[in-house]
Amino acid sequence: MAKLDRRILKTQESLKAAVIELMAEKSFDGITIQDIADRANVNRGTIYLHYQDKFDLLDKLIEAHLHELGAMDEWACELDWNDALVPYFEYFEKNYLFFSTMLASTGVPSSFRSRLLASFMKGFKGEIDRESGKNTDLDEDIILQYAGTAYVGIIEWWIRNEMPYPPQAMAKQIGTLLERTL
Amino acid sequence: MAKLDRRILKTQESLKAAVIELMAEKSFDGITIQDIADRANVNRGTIYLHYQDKFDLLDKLIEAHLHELGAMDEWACELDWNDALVPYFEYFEKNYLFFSTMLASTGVPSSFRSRLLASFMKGFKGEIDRESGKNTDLDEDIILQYAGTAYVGIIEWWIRNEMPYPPQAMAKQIGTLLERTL
DNA sequence: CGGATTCTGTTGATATCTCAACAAATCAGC
DNA sequence: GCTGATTTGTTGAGATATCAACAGAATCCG
Repeated sequence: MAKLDRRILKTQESLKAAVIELMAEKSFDGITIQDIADRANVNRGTIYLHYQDKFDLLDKLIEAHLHELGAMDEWACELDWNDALVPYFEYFEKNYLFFSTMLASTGVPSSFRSRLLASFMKGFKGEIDRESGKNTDLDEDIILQYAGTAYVGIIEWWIRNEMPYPPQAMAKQIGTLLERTL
Repeated sequence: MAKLDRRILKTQESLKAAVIELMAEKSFDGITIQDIADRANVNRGTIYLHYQDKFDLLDKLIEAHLHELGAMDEWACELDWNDALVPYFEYFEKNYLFFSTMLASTGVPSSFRSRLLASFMKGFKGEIDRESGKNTDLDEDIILQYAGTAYVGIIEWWIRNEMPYPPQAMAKQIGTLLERTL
């Protein structure tokens, strides 16, 4: 990671936060570059120093979160199933507004849901039980699709219902269920 | 007011917020320039583009609040006593952390309390009743000191006790009491 | 006390951001 | 369709912030 100038990080952070906030308020179509600049307290021209347009900004925002989740995969795959998911649910909780917006908002181009699903399935790939023999009759495709949609679905439910259980409780139970599945 | 560059405003805002936060955590003596820079997410050198040192920063911070309160004086003195104080208590509430820190923190140079008192007394000066005759036997010094310390005292109490009444309720009651006094 | 460490204030070169202005593109209503 | 208004993307000059480095104070600790 090339160390980035502090100003770059700050502007990009403000811009990303601004987009999320605005998307929670109105449709993505209705959001103008000037809106984003105002909310982020940044000159309109500055946006073009970092992004092509608002679609690029949204795309990079999503990409960053998926990348972050991907990084957690490598770090967490060594843990027990009981603890492995805790950081994920904490991450979802911390970025509540982002996930709730992306999973709910209208006018979001490039379905976030499917990208999230693909990311999870990729992460599960290395976790399928090959030793006990319980999966000998099952195709990898099917297991991954099953677990992936279940995981995305449960996250969607958790976020939409305003996180009725704490991250730890979710992590533990989903950990149990995923372990059975994979 | 010369229109200031957006970057200046942002930097100064971060720095002021950083100082307040840090003072809520430890003594002013123990706070280093680097601490402030880190908390504000600003390069250490940048601080010196705006302030002499941390004392200057604290001083300007206090000055800005007193100036803001002073500006409200002129704007509010035309209102009825019932409504006149509402903006003040809303301001105290909004800047809760600042006032609570300044009134409580140790190691604060240049007593904030006395500057606040002086500011209030100045504001009361034009509000003393000269017509009804109820104050003919009273010296101005005494009235101002009495009302000023009462006002500062009640604010201190309100802030220290985590604002047990809403700003409107405070404004109304203190308005009544001040009107009797002045 | 003396050495080591941290903190301070300043510098110069550079990167980034701001601002105002512009023309082209898009949109809204008639 | 046309007209006016808004939005977009770009430009250039200037302002501000960054970063790394420095030397001198202040502070800590054995």
